Parts: sequence; structure tokens; C-alpha cells
Amino acid sequence: MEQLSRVAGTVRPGGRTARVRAAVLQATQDELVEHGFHGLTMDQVAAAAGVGKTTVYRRWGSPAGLVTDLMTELADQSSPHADTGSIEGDLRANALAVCEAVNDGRLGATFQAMIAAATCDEQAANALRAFYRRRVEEWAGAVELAVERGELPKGTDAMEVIRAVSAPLYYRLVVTREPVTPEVAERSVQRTLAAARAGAFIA
Amino acid sequence: MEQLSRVAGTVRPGGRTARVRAAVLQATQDELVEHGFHGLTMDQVAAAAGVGKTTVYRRWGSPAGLVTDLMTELADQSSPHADTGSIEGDLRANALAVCEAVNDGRLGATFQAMIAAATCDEQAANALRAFYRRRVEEWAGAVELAVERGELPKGTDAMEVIRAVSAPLYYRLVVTREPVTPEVAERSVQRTLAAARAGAFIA
DNA sequence: AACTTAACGGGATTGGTGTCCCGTTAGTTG
DNA sequence: CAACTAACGGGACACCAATCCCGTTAAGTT
Repeated sequence: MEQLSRVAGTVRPGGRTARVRAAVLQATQDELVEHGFHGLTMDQVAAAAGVGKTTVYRRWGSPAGLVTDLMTELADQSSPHADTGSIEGDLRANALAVCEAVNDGRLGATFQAMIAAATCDEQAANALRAFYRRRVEEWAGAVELAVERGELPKGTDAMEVIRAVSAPLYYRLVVTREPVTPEVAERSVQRTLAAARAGAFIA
Repeated sequence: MEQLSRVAGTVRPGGRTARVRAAVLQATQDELVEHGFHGLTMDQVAAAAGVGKTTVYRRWGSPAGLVTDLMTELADQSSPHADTGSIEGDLRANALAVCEAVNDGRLGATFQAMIAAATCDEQAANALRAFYRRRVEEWAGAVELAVERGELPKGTDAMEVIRAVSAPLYYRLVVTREPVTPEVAERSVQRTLAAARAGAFIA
């Protein structure tokens, strides 16, 4: 899809192009909330955004392309890790952040759409990987600080700890499709912590 | 979808109907391997199965319906838990089974399709939940035996332990789309075990 | 073996998605 | 501020999935 390369490095990035993109991404999110990824049609997005259908096809090519662009937009918004002073507090903050995000109507629909898009489009899959890589890297800092403070053993794989906290939440969200509650988040934190303290995350 | 209720409790379940169903499910799996869930068209399935297109629409209604029926078929095939004598061996057997399943061309494609179908169809989501509930229940027995043997503390939530072992694997498969290797499986086993031994799975 | 009817199959029809063509709009440049 | 052209927009068109109609096949019944 070299349509997306155009999105990234537009030849003429001035006012109108940017306005159109903003309107289209906004409309995409609205449609995702209402109909989900599978119900996302280029036609409706164009109409909702008040732009020509041709334009949407030209620049994004497919529903997956729309979601991919939305994803890169979200990826650019940094979410720095919490610093509550203890690794337990930091991991809890992370787990609750995921919990709130997937339960929020707007963000939750977008997250699910991102995952659905990744199952049918390689570009979307790459964007999703990049998105989570960045998120995990940002939060890994909290684990590294904990190691320095002596809360966790030396050699603990920081990124794996962060992944381990959210894995059960996404497992419920995507695979078993059970509710992702704060209680589930807390249990995930405690289990991950127990394993980490026991040295199970040493590379 | 009362089409599916017909599949389950067919009025005339004799030879032809069963033959058609077998041929269609077979063709569905073939198509999934080749094109994935999003490339699954009723038309091609009908052609590959050598049955009328009308029949496929009548009985299954949509690609999601096809995958849902395939899922119930797989759910009926029991996969009794291993009994290696130690909880570590049993959990390892479970993790490796998941690992092999998702990496197997045929089964892996079906698993991914099941998850994709669940994201866009409520019936499929229910079938997926039922599928995993059954699988988890069967393997929970291994954990209960381990508790009786004294390998894990009393009160350990058996089903949660099984879920915890596979969560990181599915997380990689669906969310970050990284390879699911035997090494990843082993790490998941060790971390889950460490947490379980520390009592983090006591309800 | 004759009868009934559930289930299947072929072919026509339709509705909507995705593409194409070409005129218009509005950033950009000098 | 005038010329240039990237990007947009409307409308026509092609194509394919999904539905419908109705005749045919074969499972189940007596």
C-alpha cells in the first residue's frame, strides 16, 4: 500500500489535506464505535466526514488502511509510565490504564478494530506491533527503576514483565471475550509480581 | 441466526444432509488455510465443496456461520489433559499443545479464523467462549491433581492457572503478532508455576 | 413400492462496493 | 497576484456477493 506512504510524507501537506485527514479519521472512529471494524465501509466514512468517496479510496485504500492510519496517530500520542514509587503501584497503574482503555466506548472500539484489522492486513499488523512495542518500552522504565531500587531481582526482563501484566487482559478481551474488570487487572498484577519476585523473568 | 439451530437439530439428518455438511466444513477449512477468514467467500466454499451456493447460504448464512459450525465441531473433539506426574510436565504439555496448534497450518488458520469471526459475530463469540471453557475445564484437572499431591497450595484456582499459561501465547498470536515458539511456551509455564507456588492463584 | 416433503441446485436478479474519468478547488511558488 | 499543479469531488460504470424463484433429488413413512 503506497497509499499510506503518501499519508505519512504528503507532497503538499497544507491546510486542506490535513483537514480532510482529520475529518476522515474522526469519522472512522465514529463509525467504529457504532458498527465495529467489520461494519466499517469506505462509503459511510466518506459521507460522515463530508469528503468525496474517491478521496478516501485514494488515500487509504481500504477499511484496514483507515484503521492503520488511526493507529499510527494513537501511537504518536505518548503515554509515559507512572511513577508511584513502588513497582506494585506502577504495574497497577498500567493494568488499570489498559482496563479503562478497552472499556471506554471510543477507545475500546478502536482497540478492537486495530486488532481485527491486523488479522486481515499486513500493514495493519505492522502498525499494531509498532504501537505496542512503543507502549511496552515506555512502561518498561518502571520495571527498570524497580530493579535499581532492589524491589525486583537483577536481570529481570523489563519488557516481558509489562507484557505479562497485560497479556491476561487482552486474552479475555479477544479470545474468551469475558469482561476486563479492575479485579482481573489486580489479579494479573499480583501474579506477575509474584513471578517476577521469584526470578521467573530473569532472561 | 436460526440457521444454526437447524444445523444442530436437523429435521432430516440422514445421509445427504450430513454429507453436505462434511463437505462444506472440509472446504471451509481448506479455504481458511489458503485465504484466511477475511478471504472466505460463500461462493468459493460452495464450489470447493461441490454443493449449491444456495445451500451454503441457507444453512450457514455467512462466513462467520461457517466458522462457528467448524468451531462447534472442534469443541466436540475432547482433548483430555496430560498426566505426566508433575504439574510442571502437565503445564508444559498444555503450553506445547497450544504452541503446536497455532503453528500448524491447518489448525492455526482455523484458530485465527475463529478469533476473527468472534470479533464480528455474536454467535461466533459464544461458540468461541464455549470452546475455550471446555478446553480449560479439561486441563484444570491436572492442576487439581497437583494440589492434591501438595505441589501447589490449597485453594489454587485451577482454571485460572490454565488460562494464565496460554494467555501470553495468545497475546503474541493475536495482539503483538510475534511468533509463538516452544521457548515462549516454556517461559510462560515457568512464570505461571512461580506465581502459583507463591500462592498468587488462591481465589 | 408408492407417497410425502425436507433439503438441494441452477439460474436470474439486485444492491452495493470499488474503480475510473475528468472537471474543479485550493495550496504553493515566483 | 498570477500561474501551476497536487489533491479533491461528482458521477458513470463494472463486478461480485447475496437473495429469490422454482424445479429436482432423495430421505423418511406407510
